[in-house]
Amino acid sequence: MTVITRFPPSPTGMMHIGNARTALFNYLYARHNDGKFVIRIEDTDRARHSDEAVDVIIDSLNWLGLDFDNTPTSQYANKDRHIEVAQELLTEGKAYKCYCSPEELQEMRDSMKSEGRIVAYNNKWRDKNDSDAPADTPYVIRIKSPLDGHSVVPDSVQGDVKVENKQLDDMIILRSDGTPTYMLAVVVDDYDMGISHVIRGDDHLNNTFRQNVIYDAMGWDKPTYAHLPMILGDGGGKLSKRHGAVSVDEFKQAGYLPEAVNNYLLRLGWGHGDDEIISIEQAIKLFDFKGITKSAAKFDYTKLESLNAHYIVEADNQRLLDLLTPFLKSEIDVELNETTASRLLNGMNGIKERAKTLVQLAHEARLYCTDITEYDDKAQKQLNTDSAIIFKGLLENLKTLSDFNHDPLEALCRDTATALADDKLGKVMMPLRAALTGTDKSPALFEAMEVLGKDETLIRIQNAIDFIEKS
RNA sequence: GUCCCGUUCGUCUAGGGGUCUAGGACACCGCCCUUUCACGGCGGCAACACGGGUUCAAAUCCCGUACGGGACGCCA
Repeated sequence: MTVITRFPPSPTGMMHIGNARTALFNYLYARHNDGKFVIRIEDTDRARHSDEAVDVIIDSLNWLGLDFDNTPTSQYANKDRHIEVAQELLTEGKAYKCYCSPEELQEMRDSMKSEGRIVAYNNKWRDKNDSDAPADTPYVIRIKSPLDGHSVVPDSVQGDVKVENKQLDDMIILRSDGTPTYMLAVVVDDYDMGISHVIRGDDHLNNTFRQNVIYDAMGWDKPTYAHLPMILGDGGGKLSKRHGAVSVDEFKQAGYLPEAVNNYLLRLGWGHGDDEIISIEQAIKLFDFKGITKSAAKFDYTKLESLNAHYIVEADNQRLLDLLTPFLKSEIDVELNETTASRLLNGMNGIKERAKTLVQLAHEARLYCTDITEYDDKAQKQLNTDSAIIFKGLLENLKTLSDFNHDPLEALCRDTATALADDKLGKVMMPLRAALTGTDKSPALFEAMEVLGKDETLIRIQNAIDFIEKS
């Protein structure tokens, strides 16, 4: 049997990170088994549908690198097929017309709730004849659920889950306007598309029993189910904007790499021994239902960050440069030219291990792509008459240095320290850091000078001297 | 209210009766490295929700309690 998994997002205008994990797991399971991974847009609710909302989801999947094997289908487009199934069930007496109004149903639920009974439809129209039907009254079609006994859903994550059938009421499969409900549509589409494994959030676990009623009524084989535990916010409630990014696009905007997001999401609810750093390729090899955790997990942004830091260091420098471009614009208002781009590329190794996100990396990149003409408070403290003397000595020595590379630069700075700063290297380097970067924290300076080059280094030192003498 | 699911360090998790004085990762603390901040290295803190069973033996199996999450729509 070929494995076919699916990701069925409803077009809400964003891709929630929890849905991203569901998509990931479906993707991994399909790839692990040489199967197919398909996308189906759950747009039976027309009010919510929009093409832009669909694009957002596709963009997110693309960004994550979760490639799918079909042209995303619209559930709405299969409407006629869903209706056909509902009609078939009706003809066979497995479904029936219910003339209750929404108001009547609401009252029914309210009273049942206040009496502490099971909140369910009371089967009022289940056994009525057509002759009892009121004229000109809209009706819905409900499917007949078993009245007694119990049902079991064998779940690959949760194990066998059992429920008494009296908990299941006769759900609506066709609305009074003749359109199919989600419950009907998923089942029919999953069946028609040959979905072998339904992997979804465990908020759907209860729905599974109801959906199985349709499978049974149609005599269809059921898919294998795997219900994933939820992802929660740090308070234990729903993960919300209050905690930080929640949509895939927001994580992208916040400067996370897709491989970090995938790795984090994978480990959130799935484990393989002590493995922590797992590439998507390895994940495809390793992924199984056995490793899925049963309990809900709280989202930890700090751990994601640390993973992101790891993947930034691993990332190819040219790719980082490309990814960084929009962040340079938005964070420090810089557009690279040939000189600064090449400098940044050369300096990338030195700065990338200092950043946890692309946002931070943009700030780290600053010293390589802007002129340094302003100094922050910490830097200004380093720029005084004492350091001016050191700068002048440094300048003289640097001018004559022909081999402007790490080791000679270090030797030169150490000599300068011996001569002018009581052999304290820090007394040379801290002011130099202020001059070269405009602040008091930076990557290692010998490398930075090498990357900046002789001309730029000398200019920055001279600028610092000018600054001191002006003030 | 009814039903379903869950509960190991702060967080993510390893663990599927003895190898657990419970392992790893992130976070945190300390030390080292060091021109700053990071990185890195080393070390430390820190958990089996509770109560009953079953068993020679339970984090692991069973039951109950508590707590948390989820579902009870002509939403998906």
